[in-house]
Amino acid sequence: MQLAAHPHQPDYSPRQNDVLDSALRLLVDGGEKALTTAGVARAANCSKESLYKWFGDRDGLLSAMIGFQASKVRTFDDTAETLTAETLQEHLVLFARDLLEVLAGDVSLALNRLAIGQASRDGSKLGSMLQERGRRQIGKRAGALLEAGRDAGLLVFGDRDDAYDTLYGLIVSDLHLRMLLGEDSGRMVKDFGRRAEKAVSAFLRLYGSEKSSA
Amino acid sequence: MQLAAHPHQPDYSPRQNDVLDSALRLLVDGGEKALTTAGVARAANCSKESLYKWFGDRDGLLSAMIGFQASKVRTFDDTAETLTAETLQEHLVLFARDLLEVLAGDVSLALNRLAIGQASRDGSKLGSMLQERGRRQIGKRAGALLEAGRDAGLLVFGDRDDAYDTLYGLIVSDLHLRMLLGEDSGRMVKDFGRRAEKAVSAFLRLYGSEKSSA
DNA sequence: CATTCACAGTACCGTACGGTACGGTTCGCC
DNA sequence: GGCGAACCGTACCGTACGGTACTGTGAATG
Repeated sequence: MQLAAHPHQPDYSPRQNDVLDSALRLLVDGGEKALTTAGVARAANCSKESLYKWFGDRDGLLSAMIGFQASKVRTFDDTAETLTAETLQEHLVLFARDLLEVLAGDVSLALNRLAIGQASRDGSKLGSMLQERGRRQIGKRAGALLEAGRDAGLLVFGDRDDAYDTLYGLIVSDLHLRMLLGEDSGRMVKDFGRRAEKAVSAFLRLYGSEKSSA
Repeated sequence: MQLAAHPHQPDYSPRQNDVLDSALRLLVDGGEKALTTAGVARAANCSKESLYKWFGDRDGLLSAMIGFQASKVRTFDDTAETLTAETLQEHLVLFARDLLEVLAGDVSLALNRLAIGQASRDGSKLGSMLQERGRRQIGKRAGALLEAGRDAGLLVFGDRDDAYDTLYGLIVSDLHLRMLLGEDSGRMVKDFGRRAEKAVSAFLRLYGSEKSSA
């Protein structure tokens, strides 16, 4: 696959990927406080010296973790299918559910917490990295879907980004933040389906053409 | 005013409030990392021993900071005015702008980052505190406004919380999270007005009665 | 077999932080 | 004036962490 990976994202050896995996697991069930260099080394059965050789310093390790995770989530599906009102709605609901499930994922929550914790420090770059590789990526899928809907005469909007912003807000609202703040996410996962349907329904009422409601 | 403060929120002496103020300022422009007990003591011209006597331990200090800040933002305006389509829209836009400006505030961002950073640890309570005193409080204002709109026949909705959730999502979308991740908030403050208007416009299209669009 | 390389394991160092203890000072009160 | 409470400033302690250096080991290479 490979597809000319982003130049700023160096690829790591399998061994190093294993280490990053261990570090992510450690972060997920221990929080940022548990993510010490010694802890990562112990969990991954490697030496601290190797960590520093491979990733430079702690921040380099964190960046590598984010890049690694993003590379695993790299989601794209080219739905070259011709859209009808029903299939558009189905695809939107599917997108909404996927989005909610990604946001509610253990690793996603842990990484977002990590990046937010580092956001106050200068530089840090972690926030923009998450932003770039996370939302931008999934936003492209939504953007393509929206434009396909417009091309099929099912959606009416001027600015694609505005429409996506609205869709995102209808789907997520402050759910993401509540989960980041520690609200039990397991309890609300069961409602994702209904939530996705309601959000898409509202979105279609706002941006659907009369043709789509026929 | 006083109005029987929450029993779990002890009131502090003026001196202690000053200390909390200094601590908040320190947190705002230094991030969580800068919020050390020694730093707070130095910034507030008090001794560490006093900090521990007053607030128990570091977590107690953090809780006190959140409670203190929430007590300052206690916003409620009883608009006992009779609503028309225009005044409802004005009030909603005003609410939206206020909400955006609160969320974009230095202190709000810093406290949310702090609570999110502590969310992975057990207990912690900071997240629920922020949630309770932050969103719940401002949500009551919105809820009252929505119900007043419904009573006036201008809004149509079944569940008030659902409607508020939609309104919140339309206003905020992922803006809050982006700011928490470090995206420059100053650049987008200027758009709050337009954003508020667009969100309220969409909300009224979804939940407004035909009477309100007349 | 000798050499080299990559790495684990561990000991170590400097520092920073949470929390405690203590001397000195101010202020109210009898 | 004498006394005690509150409190500041600072020194101190234990610990934990980021980062470095050193030793041992196994596997590849010649």
